[in-house]
Amino acid sequence: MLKIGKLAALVEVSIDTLRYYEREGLIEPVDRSESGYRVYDKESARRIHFIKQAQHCGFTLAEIRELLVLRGREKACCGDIRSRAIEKKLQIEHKIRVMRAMSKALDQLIAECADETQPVKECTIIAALERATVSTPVPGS
Amino acid sequence: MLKIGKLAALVEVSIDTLRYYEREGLIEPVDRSESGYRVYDKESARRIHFIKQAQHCGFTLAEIRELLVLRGREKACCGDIRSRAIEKKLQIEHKIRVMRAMSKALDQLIAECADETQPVKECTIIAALERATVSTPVPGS
DNA sequence: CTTGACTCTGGAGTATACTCAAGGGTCGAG
DNA sequence: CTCGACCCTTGAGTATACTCCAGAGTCAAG
Repeated sequence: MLKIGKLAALVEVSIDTLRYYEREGLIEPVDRSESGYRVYDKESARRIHFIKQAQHCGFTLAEIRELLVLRGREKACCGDIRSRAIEKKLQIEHKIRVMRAMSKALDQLIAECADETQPVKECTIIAALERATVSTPVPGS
Repeated sequence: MLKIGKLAALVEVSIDTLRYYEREGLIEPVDRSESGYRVYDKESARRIHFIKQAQHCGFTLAEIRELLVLRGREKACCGDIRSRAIEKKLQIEHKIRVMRAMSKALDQLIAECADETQPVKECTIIAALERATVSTPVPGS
C-alpha cells in the first residue's frame, strides 16, 4: 500500500503525471485513506509500467487507454492488441519515411552550399529553398 | 498586387494561415488599401514559398523566422544558414533513430504473439509490455 | 439599392501530455 | 505544539501551428 509520492518515486513519474493519468481515465487508486489520500498497490505500479512501455512503443495515451481496457477484459483476444501494434508500426514507418525525405532534402541543401563565406545574396541554400524542389508532407499531416 | 484571398489561393495556404504568419512576424503585407485590406506582391508569394519549403525540411516557424532574417541580411554568410541546416539534420536523424527503436520494439511484440485467438490473459504482447524490456525515449524528449 | 463575395479585428478553440500554482488539510518527529 | 513533508482540489499555463467565430465594414455586379 503506497501513497502517491511513493508510487511516483517507484515508477519514476511525477505526482502530477499520476493525477493527470487518473483524470484521463488511465489509472485509479485502489482506495482512499480516511483523510482522502490516494492509496495504491503493486498492481498500480505494473499498470503504470505498462503505460510507459506502450508510450515507448509510440502509442498515445488515448490508444493506451484502449489497450488497458483490452488488457482487463477476459473476452478480448490477443489479436485485438496485435492488430493495434501492427497499425502503430505502420504509422511509425510512415513517419520515418517522411523524416528520411526531410533529411535528404537537407543533405541536398547542405551539399549545394560549397562556399561557407559566400554572402546570403548568392547563398545556394536560400536559392534551393526558394525553388520548388523539395516536396515532403508538412509536420502534422 | 494581390489581396489576401488571391495570395492564399496562389500559394495554397489558408487566409487564416497568412494572417497567423503575420501575427508571428513571418510575413507582412507590402501595403494596405484605403479600406485597410492587406496588399501583397509576387515577393510575398516567394517568401511564403520559402516558408513552406523550410517546413518541408523540418524547420519550425520560429526557426524559419530566423532564417528569414538571415535571408534578408546582406552581412550574413551562407555558413550561418548551412550550420542551421546541419543542426536540423542531426535533430531529424535523432528522431529517426528513436522511431526505429519504436518500430523494432513493436516488431518484437508482434512476433511474440503467435496465436491470434489466444485470450488476453496469456497474451504475450501484454506480457511483453509489462516486462521492462523496451527502452526508448518517450515522445517529446 | 441590394446582394453576395470578400475583407477586417480580436479572441477563443484544437490536440497532446503534461506542469505549475494557489490555498488549504494531514501526519509524524521532536 | 509546532514544523516540515506530504497530500488534497481546482484551474490555468506550456508548446506548436493553425482554425474558427462573431460582428462589422467594403466592393463590384445586376
